[in-house]
Amino acid sequence: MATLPHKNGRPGHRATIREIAEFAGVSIATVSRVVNGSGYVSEKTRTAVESVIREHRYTANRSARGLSAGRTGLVGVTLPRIHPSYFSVIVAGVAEALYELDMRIVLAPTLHEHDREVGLLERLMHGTTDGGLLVLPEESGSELRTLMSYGYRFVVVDPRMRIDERVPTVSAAHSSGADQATRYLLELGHRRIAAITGPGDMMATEERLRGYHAALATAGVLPDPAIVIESDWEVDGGRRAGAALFELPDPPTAIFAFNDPLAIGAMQSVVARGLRVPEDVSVVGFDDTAESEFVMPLLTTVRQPLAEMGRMGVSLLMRLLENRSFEALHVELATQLIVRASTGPGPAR
Amino acid sequence: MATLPHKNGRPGHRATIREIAEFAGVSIATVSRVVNGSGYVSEKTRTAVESVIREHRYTANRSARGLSAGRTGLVGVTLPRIHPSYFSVIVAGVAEALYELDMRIVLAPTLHEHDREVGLLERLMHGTTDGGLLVLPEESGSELRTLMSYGYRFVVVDPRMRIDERVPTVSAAHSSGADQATRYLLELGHRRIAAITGPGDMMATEERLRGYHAALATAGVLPDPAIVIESDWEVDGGRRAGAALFELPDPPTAIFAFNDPLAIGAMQSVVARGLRVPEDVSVVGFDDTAESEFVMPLLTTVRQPLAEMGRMGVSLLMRLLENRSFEALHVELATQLIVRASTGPGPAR
DNA sequence: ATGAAACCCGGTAACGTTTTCAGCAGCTGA
DNA sequence: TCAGCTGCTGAAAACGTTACCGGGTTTCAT
Repeated sequence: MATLPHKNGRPGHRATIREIAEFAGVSIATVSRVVNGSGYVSEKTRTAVESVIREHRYTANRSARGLSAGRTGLVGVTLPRIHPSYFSVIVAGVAEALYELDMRIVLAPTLHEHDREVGLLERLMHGTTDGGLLVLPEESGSELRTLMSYGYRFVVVDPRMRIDERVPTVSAAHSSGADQATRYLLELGHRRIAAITGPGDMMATEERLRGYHAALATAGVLPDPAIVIESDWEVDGGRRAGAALFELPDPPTAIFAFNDPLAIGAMQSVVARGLRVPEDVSVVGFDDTAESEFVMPLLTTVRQPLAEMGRMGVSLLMRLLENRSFEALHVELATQLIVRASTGPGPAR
Repeated sequence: MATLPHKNGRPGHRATIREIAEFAGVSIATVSRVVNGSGYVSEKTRTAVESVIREHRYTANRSARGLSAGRTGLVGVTLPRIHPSYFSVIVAGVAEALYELDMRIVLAPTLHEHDREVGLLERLMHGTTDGGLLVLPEESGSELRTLMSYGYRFVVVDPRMRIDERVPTVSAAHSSGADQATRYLLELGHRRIAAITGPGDMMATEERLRGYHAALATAGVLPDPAIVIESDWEVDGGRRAGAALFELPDPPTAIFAFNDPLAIGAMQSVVARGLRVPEDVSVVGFDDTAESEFVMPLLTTVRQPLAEMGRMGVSLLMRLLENRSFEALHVELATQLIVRASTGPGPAR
């Protein structure tokens, strides 16, 4: 087979639909139908074309398809950062779900910078991607609404704030998870249960706080604002918060940290103080990322189905892309307490 | 401005180059020139066109550009999995470097499946991406060579095996890092230093082993195969290896694990046995991923410049894409021992 | 036997760019 | 005066695909 001359003279030349058509002795339209499994095509020509396709290892040029059909097979994913397991597990779920659909994921980390996110989204919208998954987006509700009005299809995974009813979201059952965790500590006999929260303006913080308070209330325990410390989701924040808690005249016997890194930090500061986990202090985290298996004792934590959230995000997006259903879609996935070794009985009364 | 009818009747319509041209009273060729900063265009028309572009928030449709110019502004990244920090940090580096070039990253996790990787690569090659970054590729050297012969531009980051001279690679100084780590343990007075390695067929294992042996040799310590255990890079493998080491009649006083999860697993098994780190046993890891700051005591480890490796991969790829320089490019980035708290003096002699 | 419906397939107009080519105006130097 | 620049611009041909349209064949019930 002669290698046809290529625009930029590259050595290896990849087959085009036209060549496949020629080899198979059919029109390009038929090849297209075979490739996309659309329209009528007889069994005989289908297998014939398919064999030529296999032989020449043909795959459709995605740029051309994108241009012609308006769909690129790419989904944009914006997220604050890639590295924390929290995000990478979500992305893994997204990638897996998209793979099954033979679509790809275009990654766009925003580094928590609002401007970067806006710029990125603008580029992603315009011809690059079919739709977007916005993980913990920085954008305000009104910005998201204008994005919608431009006709961009996207779903928000783990919304930072409470946002417009009309944008589809998938989130976790924050308050129920927090309720479970707190309730469990109460059952163990703890009464003085501290909380180390994330930033106060985030929905996750708000909701988990609500679950925490609810559990305390049903157990008839008065919440003490002195042992609720706001932090920043990072290990070091957990260390500082933990240290602060044990400066108190009346320190807690249990700590409920609102994510795993915070819990790990708190555990570290407890240990640094010469106390033992769980004998002296119980610690519970939130997320159940890989970190929780790295620490000793293994961390009791509330599992968020992160990969599943990614998958679900994809599935909502597909519904949006296909059915153009404009009904608001909201999914909240259940959370579950995973009991490991960082929790034990409260003080004898 | 009337919204032009759109093929699939989407509400929001994004401006095309034709509309921009019309509004600016020039031809589309001129707009293209302005956008790409190529060819001649007078200062006057340039500013005029630019203002129209800003006003309509125009960005070029990437599919169209990809089709016409043969470059898509997308770089494919294949990697085994996203989740382990090891990979996500590399990806973060890649993403950052590409962002600066206004390019995007198409993520393709292979889940260690060779077939999946081949299929993914085939799709990525053909019209989707301008080039690829293959992180720890599953493919054999000969497969990579045929990929090259197809004219696909790619660079391998952290090669799994020793591969063809002609494919550009970026890797870390494995053996020198291992040498540093082992030497440090020797200086602390340890003589019986175990190694927990990765799979034996990987270059990283091989090279690190070489550094380990070299350091032992220069200190005049005879290596003991009984305390070199092959494992799988995972925490649990580290646990098992650690446990096995202390079943030995003559257990080691120090453990050099070939990555951080292994080191963490080993630490856990040491602690589970009632021994203390670093008082009874010293532990050193490799990688310096976030995990090393999650454990107590904080892990002494060899830092690999992972994000930098990602960045460097991008920079090599760009050279490939622009200069079409076919000289083989190989970069090895330095590693550095980070001393934290998991290492202490060896036994008094 | 026949009309309708289902099935099969090819021609071709988009899709939105980039890039080549040609052309025009104005200037320069002989 | 004119040939040859330089600077600028527009027309038009790709790029590879999809989807519509329409012209053929079958199949099938009546």
